Amino acid sequence: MATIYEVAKLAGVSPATVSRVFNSNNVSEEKAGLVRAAAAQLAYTPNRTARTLRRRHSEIIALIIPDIENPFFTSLARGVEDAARSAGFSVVLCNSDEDVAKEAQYIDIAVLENMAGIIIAAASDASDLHPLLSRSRPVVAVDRGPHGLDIDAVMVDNRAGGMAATSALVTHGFKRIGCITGPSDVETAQHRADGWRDGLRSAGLTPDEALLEHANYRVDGGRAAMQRLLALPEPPDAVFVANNLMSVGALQVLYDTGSSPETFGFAAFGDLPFAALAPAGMTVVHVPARAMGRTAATMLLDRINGDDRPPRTVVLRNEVSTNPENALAHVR
Amino acid sequence: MATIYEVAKLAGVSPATVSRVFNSNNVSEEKAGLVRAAAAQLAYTPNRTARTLRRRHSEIIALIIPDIENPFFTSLARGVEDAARSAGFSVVLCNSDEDVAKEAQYIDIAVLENMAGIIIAAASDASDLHPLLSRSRPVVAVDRGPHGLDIDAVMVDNRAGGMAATSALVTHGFKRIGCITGPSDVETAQHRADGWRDGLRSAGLTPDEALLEHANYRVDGGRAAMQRLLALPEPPDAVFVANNLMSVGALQVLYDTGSSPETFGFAAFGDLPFAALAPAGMTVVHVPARAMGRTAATMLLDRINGDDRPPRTVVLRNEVSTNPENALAHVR
DNA sequence: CCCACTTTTGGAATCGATTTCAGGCAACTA
DNA sequence: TAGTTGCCTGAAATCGATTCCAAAAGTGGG
Repeated sequence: MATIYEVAKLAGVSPATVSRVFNSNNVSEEKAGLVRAAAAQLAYTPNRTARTLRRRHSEIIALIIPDIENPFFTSLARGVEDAARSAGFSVVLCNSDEDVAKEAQYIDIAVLENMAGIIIAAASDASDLHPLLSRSRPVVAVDRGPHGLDIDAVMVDNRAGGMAATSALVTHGFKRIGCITGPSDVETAQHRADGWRDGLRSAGLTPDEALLEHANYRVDGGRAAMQRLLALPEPPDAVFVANNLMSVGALQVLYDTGSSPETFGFAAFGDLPFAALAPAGMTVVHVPARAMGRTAATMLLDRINGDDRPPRTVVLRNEVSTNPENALAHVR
Repeated sequence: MATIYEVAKLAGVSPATVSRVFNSNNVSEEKAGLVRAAAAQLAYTPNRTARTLRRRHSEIIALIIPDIENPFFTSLARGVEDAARSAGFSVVLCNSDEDVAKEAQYIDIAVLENMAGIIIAAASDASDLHPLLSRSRPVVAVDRGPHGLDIDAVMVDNRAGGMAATSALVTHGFKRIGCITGPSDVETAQHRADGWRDGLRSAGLTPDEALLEHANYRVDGGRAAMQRLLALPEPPDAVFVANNLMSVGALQVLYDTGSSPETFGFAAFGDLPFAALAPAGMTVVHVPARAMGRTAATMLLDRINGDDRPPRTVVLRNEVSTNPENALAHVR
């Protein structure tokens, strides 16, 4: 690896001039040409570590997500990558595994490695972002909000989505609608359940809290919760499931009992993984994961470039659709 | 952020001694105590960038995978993380998207950022690892082999797995067995197809190359290939699908036609995402993704710590199982 | 033609650690 | 007791860029 000194020597200029050629542009075209030729000849690339040490921040963005195995978050990651890469930044992905301690470690790493900024879908309400803020690293919260911290955020309207999904079930004639939502210390879980309550009330129904299950946002959690619901003395006739993976689990249970979304109302928040699996009769609140990632990255890059307007929260719209009843059911 | 100089001053020693306390241990217990106290008081953490600049490598491992949305690779990533974290290394995940150019960029970044080592599942036979080797960065190939390069590798026996899966179909009485494999420039795809041929031949059948489809290792590829197979004048009565995502697509098509793995033989290489979805009658070659990741990371860490034995290739065993015909089919 | 001003340029300091080198000191051998 | 050995320690060099500062060169106005 050639260094800036070797380039400088070959070009007959000082290292300072070489640096300026690659950064600011206060260099005469003549010397710049010499430098570029020398750099090309030596296949010079600036040492990023040295640059980071001096500049005090790298060209890397950390993206901390709670579950790498959830396709929602991997789509989101792709969105972040799209925007970051086209701005010359790289993205490193950190999987906090819904574990606040592991998350805290990754936050530390992001700070210690002088990463340019952090996009985070917080593991829980208890997530501690202060190490970032106290060192004034740019942060954008995504999917899950900034619990009272005054930082940028990109969200969907979880409450409205939950309500729309529930209303769709009401429209289809279901009366006793249950809800499987996420962990009670996760904001999106709370809001989606609120949306469920809204949807029922706006139809003149009373939410029955006995039909509300909290689970872990994963397939097994969805299975267990669905089993509990169906085992009730008076089971529901429909269910709103608050995320994609739990929907997969709940669907499995539903099929096990010989039922299907055509007879037992089923609405899901979030696209099912491998979308074509979504069965007939099922209502889905589509979440624009990739767009969320792109938006968050764009906001973060603005901050990195010195944008110091007051923090904003961007709420992206989510669309609701119901698969036609008479379509060929792929999962049949 | 406190620096090593501030700690040194507070402890009344030289910066060199502070450094030694945290690295080698040739320091008297007396001074070490002073240093540790001072460090604790100032909440000192070494600046990783400075350390990397001097040491010429960081404590970060790059993991480059071709498809972040494939649960196989995310499991593998978790395995890598398990091993790396317990050795004090962090893992950054890079998604090459099966694109050799994007992969090359990530390889460059890994080098430029002085990452400690790289674990890579190569995008294709054409992947170029020379930038790594020429700078003698430790590299471990995982899942997809080192195409003639003399480096460590962690693999499964793709050919044996393909053969076992095909043989299972033969055992179940299927005669005209097709194969959907991956891109023709991807090694695993070639070997799994070879296994299919082996399985047929060992049963006295002749592989019919017209029943061999190449697709892109993703859901849509599996759908398309399965459709082509079923549209043949003489379609197969069973199929061996060479990866998990294509299996999902192929299954969708199968169900669309009103068939199922109980009547149309179906064997898959790799566990289906959300395992409980695997339907009755289906044969699965289980791939130990997480163990592969752990193994690869362990080998890489050995290399980083100076292990210079000749490169090894570790082949992990994969198990084959067939879901009982009479089980409750979850996907029904 | 001279002075003030801007644009280029190079020297040297800086970022924050690690590591080499050599000196000081204590312990051990003969 | 003198000489050898080995352990601790600190001063200073080093990793490879960026950037401050001041000097040099160029520009334009009067």
